Amino acid sequence: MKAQQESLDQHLAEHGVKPTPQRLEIAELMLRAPCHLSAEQVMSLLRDAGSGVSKATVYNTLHLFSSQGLLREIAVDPSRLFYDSTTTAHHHIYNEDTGELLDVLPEELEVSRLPQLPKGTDTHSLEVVIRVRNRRS
Amino acid sequence: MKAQQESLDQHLAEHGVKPTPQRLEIAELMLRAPCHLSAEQVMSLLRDAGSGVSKATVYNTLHLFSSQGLLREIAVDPSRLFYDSTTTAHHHIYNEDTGELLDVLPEELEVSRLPQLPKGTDTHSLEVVIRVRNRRS
DNA sequence: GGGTAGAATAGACTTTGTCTAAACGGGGAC
DNA sequence: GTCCCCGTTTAGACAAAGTCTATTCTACCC
Repeated sequence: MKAQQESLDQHLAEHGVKPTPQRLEIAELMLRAPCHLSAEQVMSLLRDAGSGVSKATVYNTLHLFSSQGLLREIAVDPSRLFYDSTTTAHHHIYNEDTGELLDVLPEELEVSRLPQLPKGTDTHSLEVVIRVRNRRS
Repeated sequence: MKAQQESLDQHLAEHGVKPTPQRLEIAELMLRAPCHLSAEQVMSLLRDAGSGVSKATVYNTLHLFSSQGLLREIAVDPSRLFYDSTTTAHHHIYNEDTGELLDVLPEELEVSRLPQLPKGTDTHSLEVVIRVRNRRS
């Protein structure tokens, strides 16, 4: 993952994304290391870094990256969409009290039986979310 | 489930919910038969039925019902919250093309291994969502 | 250099949900 | 029966997240 540093633009190009300056800025944030960020967090990180990337561009870019397989959207909190830089199969633990989102490695959780899918449909993703709360005793 | 009809108010009372007329209207919609509805859908159904229940009351009531275990919230689409009248353990198939949400009975899907939870937290729910798309061939 | 196509931008807009302050209403005390 | 209290309902203002649109910018090709 560290080796991506010098070739981020190449990485984008491999996924059919033209590497513009704004896209590289967002790629720096999201793709250099595994992370879970909401669109809102991406925007405030950019703002903090003094970048002038606009809201529309952030949304455009995150959608573009998702559609090209560079990011995965996770619907865990209805009030905001998270983007996950790990696009391979894995699952999540979501702490409802803190809003924290943790990865569950594929070998830590096993789904051993799956239902019949409706006719004419294909699986797009299988998402397991374990919602936890802080113990109050 | 049909037998609930005459005792909806009793059903609410058993869950610590004072059965007011507005709450009974919403309970009629959501609790008489298994269903998946978004808050938005509940409101438009009420409006269509000529009911004057206000938006705030709909949200209050759905939250109240969820907190008292009469409904379950499901975060499957980041743009709106669905309420599920089946509160026992089960999972979902979500068709991203149509927005359709289907139940998966507990015996159709088995999670055979679970990860360690973070210290000091308890599981609140385990949610499996299988996202499907219409086959394009 | 001029034309073109895709990308970025600001800001208005929409949608979903929350908040607040005031009005309502039902049950108990008397 | 009347009054009061307190939880419930209400309308509408508000907030947050995301989308849309029309314009401007920029890179590239000739």
